[in-house]
Amino acid sequence: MTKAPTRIQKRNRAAILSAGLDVFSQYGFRGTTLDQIADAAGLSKPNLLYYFSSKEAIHTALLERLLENWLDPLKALDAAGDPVQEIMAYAQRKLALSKDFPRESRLFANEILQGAPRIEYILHTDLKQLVDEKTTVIKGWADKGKIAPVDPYHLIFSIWALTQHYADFDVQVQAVMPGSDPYAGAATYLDHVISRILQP
Amino acid sequence: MTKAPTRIQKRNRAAILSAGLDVFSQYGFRGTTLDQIADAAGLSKPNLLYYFSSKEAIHTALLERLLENWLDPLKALDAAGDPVQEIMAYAQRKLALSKDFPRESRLFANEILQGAPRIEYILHTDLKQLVDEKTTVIKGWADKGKIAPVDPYHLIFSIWALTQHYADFDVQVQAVMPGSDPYAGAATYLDHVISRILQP
DNA sequence: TCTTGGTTTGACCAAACGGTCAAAAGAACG
DNA sequence: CGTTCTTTTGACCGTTTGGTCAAACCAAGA
Repeated sequence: MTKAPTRIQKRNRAAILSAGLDVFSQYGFRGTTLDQIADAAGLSKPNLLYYFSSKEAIHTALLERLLENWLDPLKALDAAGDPVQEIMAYAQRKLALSKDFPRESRLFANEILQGAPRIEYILHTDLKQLVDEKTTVIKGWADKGKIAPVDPYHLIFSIWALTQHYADFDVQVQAVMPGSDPYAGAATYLDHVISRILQP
Repeated sequence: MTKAPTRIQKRNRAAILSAGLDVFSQYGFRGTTLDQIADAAGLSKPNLLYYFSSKEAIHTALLERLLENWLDPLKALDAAGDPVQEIMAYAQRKLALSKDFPRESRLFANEILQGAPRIEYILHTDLKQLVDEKTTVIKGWADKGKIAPVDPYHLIFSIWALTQHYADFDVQVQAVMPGSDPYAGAATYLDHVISRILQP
């Protein structure tokens, strides 16, 4: 049985995870140093290693925390709901995730770019199973003529791409549309795109 | 005046750039080591540094080579052409770039993810200018009623996102659709999406 | 207050890092 | 062949890296 964490443990663990998220999401696992994380967290390196046994442990903790909620928007897609509204709502949930958790999105993007060495098995199990289930639902809608006959896999890919782009490629978006908050326009555009794609 | 490179110089420079592209596109600049590149190129580390003066020099050479062609598909968008066909053709050119040069796409993605420290000025000058020019063209088409009244910036973002996704998130795509070539389906789906988005 | 257990740190280590250099080896050509 | 220029390499250097450890420090309850 594990003891309850002290208030100092709570504070420092949270600080380390936040600092680690900052650095890992920008430089990837190999490009990140413990000194960077320690600096960002306001701790010394040995102090940091008092709370997490290794660099790997911090990274793993972050990925696990991320994956807890990463698939939720798709899980909530309801086969019993209205097809177009369900898919549009899913896309909006995913966009909100990009807006509210851009660092997490970039951490995930970095992991995938590097070949997903630490989460590949999840892609092949949990993710694949979930996507297969929901594509079946979407294909059912298409077969019944409730939405246009689109490839459901590419439909899901396109929602991922469209939404994550605003978090992962933020620097580029900001360079092209300086000073504006792109998420408002993105939400409107996303609604337009999805409804156009799906109308039978 | 610079001398013409020998055949050995040509071979080894090409091998180094290809090896560097492999490694940089996967691990990013800071996550890449000279030993990794040297191994992948089949050269010793000092030998590698005989051809490029530093790690930075290899990375810069790769980025410069990439940027030479990266904006070409958008540049070719013709204001005098048929609106829908022009935009669809642009998207297909961009998709072909992802298919034929996935490593370059990931190198670019890595650079953007890391905050684009080496190419940010290009994003703010060349890229922004080009996008502003083409969004004006697209807005003109929309105002004349030749295409649906969509936000031209988000339209371009969506084309970038949709096409680059297949190269940058290849591991995830392969996990969800194992064994298949996603680009055939992607091309069809992309045509469907763009035509639906744009029809007035 | 004193004691106990949690917390922090400076000094340190071996390995990996980017990079240098002189010397050896090889190619090219008359 | 011999000469000249290019190419390759082993040994090396200073710095950075992930990680260790004993000792010092500090918070909190009895």
